[in-house]
Amino acid sequence: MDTDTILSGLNNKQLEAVTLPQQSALILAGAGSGKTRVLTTRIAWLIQTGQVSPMGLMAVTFTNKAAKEMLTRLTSMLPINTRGMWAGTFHGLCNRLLRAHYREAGLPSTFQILDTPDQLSSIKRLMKLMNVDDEKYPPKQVQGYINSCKEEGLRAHAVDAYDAHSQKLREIYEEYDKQCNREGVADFAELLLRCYELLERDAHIRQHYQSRFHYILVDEFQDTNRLQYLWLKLLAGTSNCIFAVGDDDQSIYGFRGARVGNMRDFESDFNVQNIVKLEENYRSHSNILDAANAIISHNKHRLGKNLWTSAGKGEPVRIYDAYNDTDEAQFIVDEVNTLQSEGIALGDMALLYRSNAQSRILEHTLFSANIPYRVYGGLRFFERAEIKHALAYMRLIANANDDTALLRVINFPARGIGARSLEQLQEAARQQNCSLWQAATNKVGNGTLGGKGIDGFVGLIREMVNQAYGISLPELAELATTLSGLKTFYENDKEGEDRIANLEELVTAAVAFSNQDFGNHNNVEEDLDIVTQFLNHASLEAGEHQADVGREALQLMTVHASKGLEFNAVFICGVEEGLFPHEQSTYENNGVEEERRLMYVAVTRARQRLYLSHAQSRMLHGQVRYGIPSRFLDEIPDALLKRLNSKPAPKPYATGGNYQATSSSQQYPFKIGQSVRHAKFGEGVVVSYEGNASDLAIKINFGREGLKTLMMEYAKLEKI
DNA sequence: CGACGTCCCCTTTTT
DNA sequence: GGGGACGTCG
Repeated sequence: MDTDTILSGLNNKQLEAVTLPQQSALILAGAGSGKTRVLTTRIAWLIQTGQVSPMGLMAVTFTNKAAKEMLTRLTSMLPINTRGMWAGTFHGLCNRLLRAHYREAGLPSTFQILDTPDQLSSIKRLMKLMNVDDEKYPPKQVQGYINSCKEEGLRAHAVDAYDAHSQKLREIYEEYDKQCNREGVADFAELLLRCYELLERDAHIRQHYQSRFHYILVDEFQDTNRLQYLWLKLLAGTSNCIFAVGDDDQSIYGFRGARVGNMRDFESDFNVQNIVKLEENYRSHSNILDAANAIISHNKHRLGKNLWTSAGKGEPVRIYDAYNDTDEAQFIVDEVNTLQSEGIALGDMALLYRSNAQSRILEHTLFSANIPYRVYGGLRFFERAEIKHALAYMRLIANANDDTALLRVINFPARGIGARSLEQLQEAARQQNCSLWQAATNKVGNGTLGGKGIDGFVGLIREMVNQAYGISLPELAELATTLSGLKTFYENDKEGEDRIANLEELVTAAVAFSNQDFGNHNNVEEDLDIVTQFLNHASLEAGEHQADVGREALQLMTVHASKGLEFNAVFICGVEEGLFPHEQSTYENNGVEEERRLMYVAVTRARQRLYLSHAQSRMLHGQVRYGIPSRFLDEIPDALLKRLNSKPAPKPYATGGNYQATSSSQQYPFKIGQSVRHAKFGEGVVVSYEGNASDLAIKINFGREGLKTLMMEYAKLEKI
């Protein structure tokens, strides 16, 4: 394509962004405003006009999917080979850089990547070794602590710790890093931090990359954390420019360290002259867009932006007030059927929810109604237990000192190595300050301690290493699944059919991986064996969420998972106080603002039809909970709405469940679940009673006012 | 040593 | 309601 063709069809703002001069810029790109298009066209334009070569720029995204999408679009515009280009995720690029300079980074050439569950088990193992009370220090929290420290760019020695508790945490962090180094593994955050430290420490390497990447383009900038920002800043140096695309209103990852504040910092740190706002939306009808704008306008901390569209008003936003969660699900089923008969494809409809726990009842109802659906966000291919087992064998063949891998499979399939033998092994390793594998092999030599099973395991791994010599990657995968006994184990398991199929799929994946022209992961600087590459690929790119793609099916996912997608019709369910906004969020700083952005993301997924539903009661954690409609619903102007059941027929509160059946509700003034009004707290729902008749207290969920316990005598409640 | 039962806790998620 | 962790029994 020539330059004109590349730029054709862009609106003025998009064009302005794409053709900005060589200086750092911030593009505020609203939902559906053509963000990805601008980013890719910018790259194409820079290359086409000869301002930069494909090798002289770096493009960073958060997900592999986004990276792939970008490259696909790029190749459709320019006849260039994208292989070898530095385009990928933060983690992928850091990994690549670390592989190229593993010595300078202080890593073994075959270093493995620890994924989240692996990291957790590594931490648990360490804490046991250190004799840390896991009641006082829940491993999950320790993991969170370590990761957030790393994401702030802080090593253990640099972390503040004032009291005994935080000092202990810091100590665990320090020991954990030592353990990782000993085992030659790096967790996700470590890839970034290690890379950052390398660039900071080694002027030679830093200058090499600084003089190479004159243009750095960053997608979803609002999701960057502190460390990622520092990393970008380091690479940019004093003369390179960063083209940052993002939307502060769609920042929904604060809980994992994303700092929207990076956008403001970027503005001043990089002396940004141009903030281009892309506000024309090409996705939704205006009723939907106006609803989204109205909601988000309630947030205080915004850079400011208002989406508009030249599409018509379209349908009103529909609100359904369900009696309970089953009713809500049934309503959706009915509506989906109607929409389908009106010609909307099932695959073009999405069912969004705030938390995964909500999906069960929806799935159940859809299943009963024979509506095909697909749930996103379950276990992914490389995260499945059987696959991780097989990979662990492969990892051991590559590097037997990988304790995490060893522990995963030393007794799986069971070979008679119990807790006692394991304890002895770990003790031996601790004493000799060596890996478990080394301890195990030493033990085989001197015949100490009852290690019959361990001997067998050592023999097995050695045999595998023997047979692995000189074979191809698929053959190695095959070896890891058969010789290990995994396949036999699952063959004898009555529910092992799927697992066997997955193991076979792993071999297929290995074939596909070795056939690809290994471009994506390597370049001249790297000379990695394909096994390491494959294992990397498995950790960094865990694979598609679900297998049966292509089948026409209703799309189910959390609101988080829906970011970046769009559908003709969208159902957002569970729009209740406590659920959306989530209860937990109201305790956090600016938590509700993030929830509101989440709602904004959800609403802007819809092109033509939008449904918001809430239920008066639902099962949550095995208990019936009562909720009132979300405050976000009140934030949408009535003119945009159509209430499908303006006053829901008050159904008998005892149907379906047996709750309250035993308590003598007779003596209570209001039924559980009754909506009431209080002079000060406003509208609420009766949750329960406490105390006895003479001294009765009533517990009411007032939504945004929270849960209140009031003395019946003084409460002055009014039925609604 | 391993299978089975019981208790506890519970957002959101990518790499 | 359901998964993970732990404890007991065979």
